Amino acid sequence: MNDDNSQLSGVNKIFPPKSQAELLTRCQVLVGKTLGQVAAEQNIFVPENLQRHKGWVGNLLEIALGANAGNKAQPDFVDLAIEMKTLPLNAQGQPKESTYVCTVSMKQSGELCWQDSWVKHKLAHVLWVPVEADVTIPLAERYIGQAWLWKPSLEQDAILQRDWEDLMDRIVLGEQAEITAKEGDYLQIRPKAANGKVLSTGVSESGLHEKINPKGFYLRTSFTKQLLEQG
DNA sequence: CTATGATCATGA
DNA sequence: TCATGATCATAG
Repeated sequence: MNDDNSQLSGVNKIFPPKSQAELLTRCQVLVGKTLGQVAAEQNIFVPENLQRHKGWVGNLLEIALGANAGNKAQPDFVDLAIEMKTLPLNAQGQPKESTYVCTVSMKQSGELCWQDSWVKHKLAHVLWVPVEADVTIPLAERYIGQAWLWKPSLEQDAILQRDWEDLMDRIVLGEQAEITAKEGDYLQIRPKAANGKVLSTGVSESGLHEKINPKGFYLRTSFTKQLLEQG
């Protein structure tokens, strides 16, 4: 997505994995490699830093693993119904940032329920790929860790559902503009836009449309830290 | 603008 | 110090 990588690589990768096992095998090959090595294999240019290339790592790994994604509103591995997410690690080997899940629905939510929600579907089956993200390590020298597949446990799903329902209730009440990132145990809602001037259509309590800053669902780092310890 | 991929940067 | 709020790039 970022950068002008006009060349496609020769190695494997353009092909999506045919099975879960094949996907994990590809992940295994990446373990212990640096981003620079993988980028070289794909003939992808490594930027100096991520300041203006925030999605670079995720994009690189999608290519390396053969995600048949593009920019579709689909799981990264469509046939396997698996979503890939990188997990940036700090110098202590713990998650450094929260994880973006999806945009908060800007529609009159009506009777949308958890089982049918975007968040539920996105998190149904996730391939987490830990990657060093300490800013003192040059981007090309950061190592890729052991990826693992995750499905929410009953307990995790219950808490995610509760968070989601609490937040959605407020959105239905027309309070989306008032929601802050402090709410939610596992899920939180934060701004998600190119900048603060971007506005989208929200709905107020009376059903009136109003322009608000777009927001998105994120998984707190405290939650992904648990996943890392369990995975 | 909304979707994809996230990290940056500042206030508390 | 670190979470919240803000921001960056690209495709359709």
